[in-house]
Amino acid sequence: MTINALRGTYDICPPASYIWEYVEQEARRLFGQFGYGEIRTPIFEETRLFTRSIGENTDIVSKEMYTFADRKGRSITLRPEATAPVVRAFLQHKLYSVSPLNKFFYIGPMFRYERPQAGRNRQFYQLGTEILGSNHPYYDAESIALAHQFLCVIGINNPTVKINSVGDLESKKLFGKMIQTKLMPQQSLLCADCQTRLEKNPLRVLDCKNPSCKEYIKDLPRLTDNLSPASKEHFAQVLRFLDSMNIPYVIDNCLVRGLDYYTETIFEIVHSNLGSQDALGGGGRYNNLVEEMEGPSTGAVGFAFGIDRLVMVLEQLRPELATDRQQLDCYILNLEPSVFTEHVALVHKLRKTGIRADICTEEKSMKAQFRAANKLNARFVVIRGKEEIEKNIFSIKNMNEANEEKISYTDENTLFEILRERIIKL
RNA sequence: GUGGGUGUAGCUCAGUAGGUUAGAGCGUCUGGUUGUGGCCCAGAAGGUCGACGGUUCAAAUCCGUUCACUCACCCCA
Repeated sequence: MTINALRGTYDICPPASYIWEYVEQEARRLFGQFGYGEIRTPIFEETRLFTRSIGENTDIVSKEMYTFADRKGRSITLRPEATAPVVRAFLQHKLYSVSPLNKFFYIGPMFRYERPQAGRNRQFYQLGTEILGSNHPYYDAESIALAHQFLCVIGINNPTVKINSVGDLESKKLFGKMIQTKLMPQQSLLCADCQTRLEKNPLRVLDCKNPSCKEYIKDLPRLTDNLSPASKEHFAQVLRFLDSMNIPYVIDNCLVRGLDYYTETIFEIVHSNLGSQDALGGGGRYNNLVEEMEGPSTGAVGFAFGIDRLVMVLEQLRPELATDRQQLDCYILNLEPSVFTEHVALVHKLRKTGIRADICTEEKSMKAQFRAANKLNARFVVIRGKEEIEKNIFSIKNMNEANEEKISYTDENTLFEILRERIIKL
C-alpha cells in the first residue's frame, strides 16, 4: 500500500518547481524595491487569534479551519490566512513603537479544510503584504499598484482589478441593517443561500449570481451611495491615486469580502485564464483590527495573492518557465576505474570555481555515457579511456560543435586548468 | 457539506453486441561490429485494467459497494 499526499495537498517537483522559484524570487525583488521587509510567522497559532480577528460566523472560521488539540490540550489552528498572525507579531514586538509605519511582505503556506477544486487546495500558498500604521488612502492605492506591477513583471498582463468600498465599521453595519430591512419582507422569495446570507452576512446578498435574486438586488441602494462623507472622500482619493499611476480598475458595487475585519477599500484581482475560482488575489483595508486585538488604534491595509493560482496562469502563459534551461558545463565520463578517484577530485575542484560539472558514476558503454551527457545538456565531455591513458593524453569533446581536442596529459592540475580555460572561454 | 465526471504501463490515452499471452505514442533501458550524443532503426523492461464483492463456462468490459482523482456549488487566495 503506497502512501499518497493527503487530499488537497500536493508535491511540487522539478521542473514545475522552477515556476514557483521564479514567482517567489521576483516577489522578493519587487517587494523589496517597494520597501517591504519579509516577515515570517509560525504556521500554527492559538485558535482564538483567528476566531477573534476573522469573525466567528465567517465560513473560514465556522467550517474551514484545521484545528486540533496539542499534547497539553490547547486549541491550535493551522493558519488559514496571514493578516491575523502578522498583526499578532506586530503587537507582540510592539513594532508600532519602533517605527510609525511598517511595511511587511510574507510568502508561505496557508490551510483551509475545503473540498479541493481548480485553484483551491487545503494547503495553498499565499504571498502578500501588510502596511500597518497609516490610514492614508495612498497606501490603499500603493497596495493595488504593487499587486498590479507584480503581475506585469511576471508576465500576467491583463488582469482585472475590481474595487469597492464598504466604508468604516459604522457605515458597514448600518448598510447591512438597511439591506436586511429592505429584503426581509421578500426573504422567502430569495434563493436558499441568500436567505441564510441575509441573516448572517447581508452584504453578501449583493453578489449572488442567481438570476431571480438579481431582480431584487438591483433595486437595493448602492453601497457607495451610503458611505459616510469621510469614507466617500477616502475612496475618491484612492481612485484618484490609481488614476495618477495609470492603474486600470473597475468599480464593482457588489464586491464584498468574506472576512469581518475589512473596512473602507476592498479589492480583488481576477484573471480569465483561471477556472471558476478566478481571483488571483485580493485584499483591503482593516482599520479596526489592530485595536480589536488590544493594540493601539492603527490604520492598516494589505492584500494577498494565491501563488497556486499565479502558477496556474503562468503554466499557460509562460510554459518555458517550467523547463530546465541550465546547461551543464562539463561532464566527465567513467571509462577507466583507475582514474575515477582523480576525476572525483576534478569535479569538486571545478565546482568550487563555480563551474557546473558532473561525473558519470556508472561504467556503462560509451554510447550510453554520451547519451547521458546529451540528456544533461553538457557543453564539454571529458574522455579518458584506455586509449588516452596509453598515449598519456586526455580528450575534451565540444558537444555543440561535435569536435574533439586531444591534449597531452602531464598532471591533474594542468588537466583542471586546461579544462577550466576551455569552459570559461565560451 | 452537496452535486456531476473520471479511474487501463512512469506520462497521454486506445481497447463494449463479455471470449486466446491487454495495446499504441512518448519516456526509460539495451543494441545497430572493435571507443562517441542528438536524428533514424531494432529490441527489452514496465500493468493483480483503483480496491472489494457479485453475475457468468468466461469480466478491463455487466451489476453493487468503496476509495481516489477531478470539476462545480457554498466560500475564498
